[in-house]
Amino acid sequence: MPHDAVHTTAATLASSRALLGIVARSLAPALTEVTVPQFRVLVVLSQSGPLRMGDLAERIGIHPSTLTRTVERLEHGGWIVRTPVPDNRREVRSSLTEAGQALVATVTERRVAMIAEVLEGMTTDERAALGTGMEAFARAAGEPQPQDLLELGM
Amino acid sequence: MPHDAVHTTAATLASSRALLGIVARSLAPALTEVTVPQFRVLVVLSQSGPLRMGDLAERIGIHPSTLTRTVERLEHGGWIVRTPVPDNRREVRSSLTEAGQALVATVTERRVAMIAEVLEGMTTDERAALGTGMEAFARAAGEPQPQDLLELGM
DNA sequence: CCTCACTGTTGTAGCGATGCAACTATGGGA
DNA sequence: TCCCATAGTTGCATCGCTACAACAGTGAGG
Repeated sequence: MPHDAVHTTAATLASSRALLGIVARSLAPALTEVTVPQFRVLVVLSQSGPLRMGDLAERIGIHPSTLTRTVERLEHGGWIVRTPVPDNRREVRSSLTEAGQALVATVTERRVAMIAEVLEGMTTDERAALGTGMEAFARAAGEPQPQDLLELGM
Repeated sequence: MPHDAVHTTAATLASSRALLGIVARSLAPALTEVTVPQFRVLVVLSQSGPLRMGDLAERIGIHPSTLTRTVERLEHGGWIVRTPVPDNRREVRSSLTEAGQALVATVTERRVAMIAEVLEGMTTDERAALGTGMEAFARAAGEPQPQDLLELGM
């Protein structure tokens, strides 16, 4: 391992804790409304748009029967609607209500605001360095597998 | 908000997803052994050392009776031991077994290794920039409140 | 010594997540 | 038309987390 990497690894580990704190705090208000697995469903739908029950279950990696119950609760809470698919009376499509979209959106917005606030506590030079470094890091790390994030309910 | 901050915020948001992926993947193997709330107990004990049941429950923010059951499961799994406190036959002290310490340690080690691996995919200049930026970010963000991280089981 | 506060556990209850098996309804192909 | 695969739901069972109430044992002060 290159010499400078040791130092950077330590700094990154420390920052990862800070970022986790931000993620957690941005998520917390939503978790008074829905559970983590439920929020996971909302996130998937917000990324992919309306999905058939089977596809949604597969995407999340849970049993279809489990999804049925979870979607039931989300629908009852007004976060999701299930609509029959035209031309196929077997399939059912789940999609976010406005409330569901808003719930996911507020979490992201809150997260962006929190990050921006931290950046304001840094100097211009530090921000520039972080921008360069973060960009490279995101590129080198690649997008996380959706399956990975399920552990954390993202 | 300063102009450069907009760009940096976006890069940070992207990196936060990547870091979350790393956190999740480093955690995943441990989650085949214990649940998230159980792992949370192990982490707290690894940070603070042995604790009385009441203090542990308070630190985590759960009801003492809930903690009793959770610790029961952890003890049954060999991750924790409960020992009576000398000079006070009411109190009970929970502490990690070697297996418990190892479980927490491997998660951290795996996380460090994953970060180091990503850094290897970056240039020396990028690493230097990230090191500077991450250090400043961690400082500006401060340590997350333990309560915040509970949401994610950290 | 006696009462009272403290410590932890146990009894009880509810909720959500999860999966398997069985079922209903539907669609497609022979 | 008839059979079979597909889509989703429902019945059933289990597990873990959670809290509240009640309890037993213990420590401390009057």
